[in-house]
Amino acid sequence: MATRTDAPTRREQILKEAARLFAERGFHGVGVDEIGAAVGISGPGLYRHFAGKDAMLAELLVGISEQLLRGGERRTAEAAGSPGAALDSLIEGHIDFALDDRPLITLHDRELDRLRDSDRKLVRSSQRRYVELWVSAVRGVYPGLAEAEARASVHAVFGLLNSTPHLGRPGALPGREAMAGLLRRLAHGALEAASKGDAGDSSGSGRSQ
Amino acid sequence: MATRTDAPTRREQILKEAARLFAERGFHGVGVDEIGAAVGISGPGLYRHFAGKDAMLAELLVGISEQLLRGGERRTAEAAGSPGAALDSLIEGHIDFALDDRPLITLHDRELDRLRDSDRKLVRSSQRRYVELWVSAVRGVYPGLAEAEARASVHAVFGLLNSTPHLGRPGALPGREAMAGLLRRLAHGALEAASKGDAGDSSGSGRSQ
DNA sequence: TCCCACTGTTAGTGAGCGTTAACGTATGTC
DNA sequence: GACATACGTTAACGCTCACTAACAGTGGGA
Repeated sequence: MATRTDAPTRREQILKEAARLFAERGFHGVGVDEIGAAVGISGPGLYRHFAGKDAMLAELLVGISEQLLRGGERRTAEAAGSPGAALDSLIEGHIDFALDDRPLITLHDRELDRLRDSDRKLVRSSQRRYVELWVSAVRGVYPGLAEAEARASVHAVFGLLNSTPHLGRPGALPGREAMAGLLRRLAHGALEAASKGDAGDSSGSGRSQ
Repeated sequence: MATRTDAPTRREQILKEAARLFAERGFHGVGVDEIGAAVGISGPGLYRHFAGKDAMLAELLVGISEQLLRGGERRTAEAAGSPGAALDSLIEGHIDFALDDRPLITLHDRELDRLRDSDRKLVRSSQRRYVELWVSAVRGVYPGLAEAEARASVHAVFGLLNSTPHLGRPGALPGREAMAGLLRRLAHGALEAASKGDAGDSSGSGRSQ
């Protein structure tokens, strides 16, 4: 992860602002003029850098999903042999992503179907492989968990970790480090609980009721 | 809960199909002609039943948020005096909602900003009160949890429970009752874990790392 | 100096789409 | 029978908006 010091190129500026705007008001809710205005040029000037509005979305979504997958692969490779460490690292990486790239998270599961078939297939493929990474890690730690339940649990934990964009003002919530710690506890607790009481007992899972 | 036996009115048919289409392709991604076709009439015939496309979305979102809030209020009232029972019942109700009304869930946090100011205020108000219901219940069961963390945890659990729409085909996942049980365990486990290790320890929360 | 690639501008075009207008028909009521 | 109401239809309007055309300034390399 080479930390870059050079100034962002125009393409990158555009992608960043487009991501923010798309996340705020949806793909169809944002006009090219607004995206242009956000980077100081106006409207059709964007077409010097991208083939069209669709191309920006495609590049964003493909980029996110591939980056997420590569990060996951790297982390599981580093933790090879220790399922616990792999799962911890996956959770850690996903928390970083959720806290640092809120707009991208939102886009990721909101505007996927706007893509051309080929791009959507690309994104879906990366997503699927990322999920499988998680499912393997989870089942490595909790071998008792059936595959379907592990997969559903992984999706649920994604929903849990990706919940930060829904917290309105970033004031009334814990600071970044506290938030990361809380999400870590929530995710571990959820998975731990999923692995218990797995024997078809679908009535009172917890305390009372 | 009066189970209705009479046929759904045309308005209700339209709302149901509109909800499904909006959830699938987004508010702007669906044309009025498609909505009309989905109920067997064509395009502008919808205007005999609704003032416009916006009005359909507004009625949907206001309806969902108010229904959710009323259900929560009823459940906490029924469980008055027992914080544990209240939280259990809230979780149960939200799971039912998530499993039975997937399209509405999706709409609920995706298309809110398309609404007129007055309607959006209505929805936001219901949402806020619903969250506060949960925060009170959570803090009743786990008094050690600070308010900001309880609120963040509640949002996270919403994300967890609302994750079912993201599961592609409804075939590769557990059946309805198994899924409900799994979500119950996940939610309880997450909140339980949030309440522990609350003393600013933001490093190793769980097992290894 | 000439050239050309790069990056931007404004004006215009064409398609999509929400909405309205004008009109037709069945049903129940006086 | 006359009439109002409810519920549809098709045709057309007008606005928004992505995209293109035509044009212009800037800067580096031969």
